[in-house]
Amino acid sequence: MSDDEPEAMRWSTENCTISRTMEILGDKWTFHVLRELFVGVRRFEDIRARAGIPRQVLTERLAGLIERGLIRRQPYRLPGQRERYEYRLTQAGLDLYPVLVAMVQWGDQYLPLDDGPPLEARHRGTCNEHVSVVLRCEAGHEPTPREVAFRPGPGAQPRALAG
Amino acid sequence: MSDDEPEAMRWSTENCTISRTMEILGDKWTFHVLRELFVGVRRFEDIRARAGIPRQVLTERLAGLIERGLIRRQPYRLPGQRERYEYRLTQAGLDLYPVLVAMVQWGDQYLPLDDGPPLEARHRGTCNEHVSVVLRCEAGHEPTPREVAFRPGPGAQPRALAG
DNA sequence: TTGGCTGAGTCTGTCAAGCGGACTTATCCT
DNA sequence: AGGATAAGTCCGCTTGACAGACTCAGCCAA
Repeated sequence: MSDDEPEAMRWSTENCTISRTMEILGDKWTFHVLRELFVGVRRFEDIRARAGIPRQVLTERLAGLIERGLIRRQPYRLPGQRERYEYRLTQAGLDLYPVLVAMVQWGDQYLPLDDGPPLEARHRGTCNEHVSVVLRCEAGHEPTPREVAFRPGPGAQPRALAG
Repeated sequence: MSDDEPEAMRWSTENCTISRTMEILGDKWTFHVLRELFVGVRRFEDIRARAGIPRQVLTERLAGLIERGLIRRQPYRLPGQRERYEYRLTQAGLDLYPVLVAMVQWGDQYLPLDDGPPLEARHRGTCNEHVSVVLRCEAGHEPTPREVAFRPGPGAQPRALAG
């Protein structure tokens, strides 16, 4: 192989963080479920109806998210009704906020609607300003996407098969 | 319906930015492809081999990403070989950096490996420091996930069906 | 000039997953 | 007792993923 092949070709994708994260997040229904939880919709029927998920798929996705620790199942009881369950984000789930905000930010830029964004992230409480994500390096710079590069880290494994 | 139902239930998900973004990004293979492009792997065979994607699926995903404007197909020619094509991120694709960085950041925190992260985002050039994403509001605060809320924006549509 | 190599696909059959719609269960209210 | 409702389970059809074989185009070596 010639020398101009990208450095990344020498590293395994086996343990890649993006892959492992996608094992959890990696399908559209999971993201739909997370969106509902992030906007405060927590009950099975409400999630199903709003997101348009087949019930069976919703059941399966909720179970997966619980198993991975992103959400928990919690009993609730409306006055005069029997106990039921709702789903809530754990800290691990909440910490996906930057991912969701980054996606909304990208979508608002590249798939804009005439009427403006249908969903906005805001700083709760008195501030109430619009929240976005920014890239920042440890030296305090805020690089543009072109100034950022993914590199193999300490946990990178060489690839088994020759390139 | 009782009054404690979340505000979000009154709004449609039809035009939701997350949904529309997930129409493009929303499956694991698409993310695998993007990862390869972000780390600099650009050729069909290289992407296929590293990401372990079935060829047909790769063909289909690349076509989709081109159609959506996230990548472009560009000819290249190695010395003594015929012209072939490689795939490169457009500006729209590059602007997904915050999404990918946010995912890596989450994965490194919640799915850590013994040896440390296999992939790191760094500020290119002389700086070379580690890059992360932060949430920031327009007043300059950097809220924690719990201090952020998604709210209906100007483009929010009321829901067609009653609650 | 023929034959082989390689990158970038296409084709084919199998099998798992998604899907809509009907059905179930448990508890509350009237 | 009868009806309502949230949260599922069950069923059959269809779509998509998948592995593996095949194709095609241009370059190289003999």
